[in-house]
Amino acid sequence: MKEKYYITTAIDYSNAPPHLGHAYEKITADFIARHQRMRGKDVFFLTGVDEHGTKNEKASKEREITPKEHCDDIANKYKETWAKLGISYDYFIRTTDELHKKAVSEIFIKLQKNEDIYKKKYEGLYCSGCEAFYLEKDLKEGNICPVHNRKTEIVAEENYFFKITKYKDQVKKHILENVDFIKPESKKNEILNMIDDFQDISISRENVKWGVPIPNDDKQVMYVWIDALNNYITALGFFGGNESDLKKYWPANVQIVGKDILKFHAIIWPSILLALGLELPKTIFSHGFITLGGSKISKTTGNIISPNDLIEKYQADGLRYFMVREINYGNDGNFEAEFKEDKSFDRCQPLENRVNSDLANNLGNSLNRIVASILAKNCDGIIPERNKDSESDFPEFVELTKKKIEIQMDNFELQEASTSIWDLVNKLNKYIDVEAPWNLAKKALEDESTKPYFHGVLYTCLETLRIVSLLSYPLIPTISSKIWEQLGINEKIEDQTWDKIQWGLTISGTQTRKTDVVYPRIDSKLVDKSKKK
RNA sequence: CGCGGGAUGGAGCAGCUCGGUAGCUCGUCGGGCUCAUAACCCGAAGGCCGUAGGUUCAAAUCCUGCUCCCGCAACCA
Repeated sequence: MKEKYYITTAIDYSNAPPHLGHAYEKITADFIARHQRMRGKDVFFLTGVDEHGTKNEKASKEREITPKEHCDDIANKYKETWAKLGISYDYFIRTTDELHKKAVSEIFIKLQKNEDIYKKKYEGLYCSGCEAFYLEKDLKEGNICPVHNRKTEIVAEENYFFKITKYKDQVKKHILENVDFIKPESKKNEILNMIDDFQDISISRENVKWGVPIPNDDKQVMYVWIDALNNYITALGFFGGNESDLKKYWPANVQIVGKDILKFHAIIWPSILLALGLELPKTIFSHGFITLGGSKISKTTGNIISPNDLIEKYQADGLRYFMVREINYGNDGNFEAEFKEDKSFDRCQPLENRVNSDLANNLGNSLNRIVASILAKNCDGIIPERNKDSESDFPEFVELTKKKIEIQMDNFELQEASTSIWDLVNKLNKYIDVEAPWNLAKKALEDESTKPYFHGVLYTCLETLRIVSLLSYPLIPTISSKIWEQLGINEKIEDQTWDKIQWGLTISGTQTRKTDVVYPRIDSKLVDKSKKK
């Protein structure tokens, strides 16, 4: 039986269409998911949207449509963008799904029976914009909400509370005993630091209509903790009738979250799981934020680039590659973009540099040198015989690279893994230069006995390209499949498995195909150079 | 004393856990190659690793103070 691999992303709050930060998280998760699938694992990749709460209620009012219509619209926008990006999720959960709503009601009842939930009345300064209570010290003078700049009201609510204090010591112990539970490790201390001060949390709201009603109490709806966090198990059918997926996939191998919501996932979420008698996820990975021109991407301040603009200009693979290769996974990453006069997106210089250099030049061009040029001119595009004398140390290096990437991916070192792939690409370019097949070709014409060596060099190049395309497929699926096509391999690349990364599987006699370049250079650099001249 | 992250050649970053010639990508300059997408290969210049101290035979790496930037502070990834 296949080993299972369950990976989740956070579900995004759907008051606005996806921005670059959302895309970043999905790209990295997709890279991991595709990689693990290739490794032969039975992967379940979950993503989705969080749809309840006042902000969506408000957003729908502004648009003069119902909350349901608003949510449907936004959910579709997310799905569209993920489709463009090639996010290979297995299931897209919406918290408005009937199955999910039913399941969280059951979860609530179960927790209640377990005496993990109690009702408590309290009074405080409430900002309806934030949908949250504030302490006086956190407000501006005159009890003004710092986020919405308006006066908070004194509100007394009787809410349901979840007894997090009952579980937090156990969670703390788990964190201390399981080194892989919170990653990167630097975040672990941060969580341990705040866990002692954690109080029971309010899990319901009065005066909010757009939400899952509290069972047997129509006056209140569930707050995000019970509603949204549980998506990771309701998506697997927890309390959904058929729990076979839950048995199969839970606990999650990794849950990818943004650094801002790590504490909810590292403290509240495990507490809920413990209360429900479920195992805790193996790893919660906290990624950094994408900043734009040095400051935070924000829906409210409008400091946003749509991933769609970037995809249009640089293709999904360009964006995918840049974000993984340029940003150290777990740290923040900055994005410098230039805008046109009408404020629409113009270009992103660092991204252009990176994709031109790595995708178009190093990878795309090396393919072109071999397949479209030397092979076409000298062998009618047919892959020649392998020759061990011309292989240098490629077989060993490939094996080493493969092993290295496995380890890096298992440790979520995505940037390092992408670098490892390009080490092989660079090695290939060097090899082409040293062997100079264009000279070998001439020599072979004069001296027939040198032909096997020449052919062996070409074979080495082609075999390396085949392996590079497999290694890089999880990161840049479109480009990889184009390489695959040019290499004349008839099988689909998406069906390929990790064990095909083994030296010598390229079949001599295969007819290669000249097609369009796999990743065209972005023209700006070209223009710049011509200007200089 | 609210919590945390960051400060490394022109730009963007890695290295810091387990101290010991400062590394990568882009850019710049010089050379090579000429099969290729003005691509590819080689070499060079450029850094007192924010600042002031401390520990040490030895610190970008450990400790302390300071300065500047940036997030978070019960749901904006």
